Amino acid sequence: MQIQPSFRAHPSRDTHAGLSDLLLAMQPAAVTYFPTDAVIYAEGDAAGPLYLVEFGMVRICRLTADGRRLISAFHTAGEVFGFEADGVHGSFAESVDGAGIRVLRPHCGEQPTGSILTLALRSLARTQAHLMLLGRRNANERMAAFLVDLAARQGDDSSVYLPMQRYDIADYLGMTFETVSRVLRALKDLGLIRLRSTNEVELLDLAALEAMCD
Amino acid sequence: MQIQPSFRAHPSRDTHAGLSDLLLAMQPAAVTYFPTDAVIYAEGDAAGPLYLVEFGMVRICRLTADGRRLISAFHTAGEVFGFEADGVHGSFAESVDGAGIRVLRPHCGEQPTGSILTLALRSLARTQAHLMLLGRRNANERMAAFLVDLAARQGDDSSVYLPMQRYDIADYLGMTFETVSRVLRALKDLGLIRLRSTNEVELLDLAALEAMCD
DNA sequence: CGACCTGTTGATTCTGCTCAATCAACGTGG
DNA sequence: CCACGTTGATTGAGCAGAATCAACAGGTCG
Repeated sequence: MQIQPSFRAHPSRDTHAGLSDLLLAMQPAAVTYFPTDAVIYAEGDAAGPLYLVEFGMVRICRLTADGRRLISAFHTAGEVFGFEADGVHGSFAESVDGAGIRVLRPHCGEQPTGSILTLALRSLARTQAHLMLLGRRNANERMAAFLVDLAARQGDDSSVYLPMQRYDIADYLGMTFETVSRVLRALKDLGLIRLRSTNEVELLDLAALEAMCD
Repeated sequence: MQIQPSFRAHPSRDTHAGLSDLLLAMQPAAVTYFPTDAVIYAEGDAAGPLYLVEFGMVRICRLTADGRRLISAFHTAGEVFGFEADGVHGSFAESVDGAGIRVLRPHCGEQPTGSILTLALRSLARTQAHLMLLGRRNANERMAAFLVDLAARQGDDSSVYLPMQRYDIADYLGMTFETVSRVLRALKDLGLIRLRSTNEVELLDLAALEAMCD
């Protein structure tokens, strides 16, 4: 948790509706650098400020009493997270690969609730799509949806970079890391992807992958 | 889809923070009665107005291309639904058992976005809790969580009324209706519940049920 | 009464988990 | 430079939980 001196503006900020309003209205703090696996906020922490990802990737996690973990979301550059209904965080946020985060502290009584609402609704829409994934799709379909979604967010429809490790993917897709390996193997055998390296996947048949997830 | 002449105010309205502000600011329309299985809005419909449940129960559904259904939420009296990130509904809403709905139409440019935000964040919190359910809990745990949640919302911690049928419960919990039957049977055999009738469950050991779901 | 719908239960199948071995990449210290 | 330990990923064997396929019971409605 140290201050990153060289601030690098992320590329897609202006493409996110509502975000520029928010940045104008909420005095943006400096960018804080969170190294791999550093905790950004913990479960039970007081909620309030929002967090803008400048670079890197963040995971939002929740644990059951007996230690099973679910990652409810990954956030990449340009996305805002940290919304809570009551004043306390029900999940915790960690840096996946070293992430730069800008904290947006609400001014007393003069937040632009309109643009916050826009972002919160987007978060809701993402979460609902993820519900469908976990509730009604099998392992292959979940992985296909994950790859297609990441590719879209990275703006490259022929290859995907996976900054997180297999265990994270498993906890995001509601399965085990062994199954993640097996499913990637299965998609490879189907000729849909190619594993350029452990964390770089080439999408050989984007149309077929998209067809697998609606 | 007919107008219910006798309007019955629901009991818990004032316990929902943000709701009274919303009702003050958004001119509430008359209550419309939706009989069992009637569609309140369809997937693809223009979004915008919000919907307040006055009585009865509503299900929010989504379908995969090949017809698998997931119910992302049930809504009871006092709850508001219909939030969408963009202008189009990604899910559809249906009456479960005959529901009275009050449509809240936004006035141009003068909605109380603050109270809408509060309600949207509550919806997000619910959805995230449901994610955990579908991603990391087995059939018994899902059912226990469902019963405990319904009991709390119905304000009775010794029995639960199930207005929906097994198929709906299955699609809410991400399983089949046969498994719903079997799981209820299993909880009964464990001495945790008693099936007073098809749609009335007595909670014999609330503490144990709560322990099953964190 | 018969047709239909909902729910329960049984038999079987199958997807994904558990347990476990192996392997590659990497860092450390002798 | 190499032996060693560690960590992440892959693969295999067997198992368990839930799905599927199927039969049947009770209730409702024409």
